[in-house]
Amino acid sequence: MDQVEIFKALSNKTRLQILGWLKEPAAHFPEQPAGADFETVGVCVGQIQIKSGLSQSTISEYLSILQRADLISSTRIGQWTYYKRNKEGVEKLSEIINTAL
Amino acid sequence: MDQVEIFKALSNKTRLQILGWLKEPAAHFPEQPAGADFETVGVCVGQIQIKSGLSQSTISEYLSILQRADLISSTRIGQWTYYKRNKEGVEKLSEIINTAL
DNA sequence: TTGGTATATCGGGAAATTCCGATATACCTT
DNA sequence: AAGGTATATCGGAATTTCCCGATATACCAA
Repeated sequence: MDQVEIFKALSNKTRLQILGWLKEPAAHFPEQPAGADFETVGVCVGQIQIKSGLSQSTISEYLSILQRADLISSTRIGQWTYYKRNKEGVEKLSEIINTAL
Repeated sequence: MDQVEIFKALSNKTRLQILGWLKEPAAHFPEQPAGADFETVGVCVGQIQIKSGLSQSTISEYLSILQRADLISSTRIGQWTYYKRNKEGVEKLSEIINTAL
């Protein structure tokens, strides 16, 4: 993953917020459908979209940008796609800052 | 300083490289004019411009973007402006990653 | 199979970014 | 004062990003 792409992914207010929300899902989202829980699968697209106030298509795209940057990961359960923070990806970013910058 | 602006500043290959170069100036640049040394004032615009391969105006603008994001600081000595890494700003970014994301 | 819900993808207008050359400003030297 | 060097600012063409509505796809339920 190109370092620049990681920073690009975070150079947008909404995408930065989403990653923040996904750090503490229970504090930012109601219960998830399909009995899914935050720890295992994360938060479904619809809840993130509602909270963001932007359109469904925009949020779907933003989530895939964050995923391409390895900052979040996704799981499909039935008709829902759940996204959650990717600990390893965020830690890798932290390392970049601490070693390269 | 807005968090998004910090990430925007780093969401460009050249600007990311510049900050990397300024972390270890002695490894990336020749001696500076006016007897200035890296530790105290940093590297002058011209040297950064040459190394980047981009135009003078572009690099001048990029440096001011990095400075607005508090990632570097500048000192004017005679006809030269020297830029250097701003430790505090980079540390603040590291904290943002570790606490908010 | 038909209809409903959740998400992804497509096409595009508006705004922002990239990067340039030209020009302005600041300072230094003679 | 005049000319030279270093940097900043301006104006703009090309590209990218932002964000939307429309549509496609996937799955589920009756």
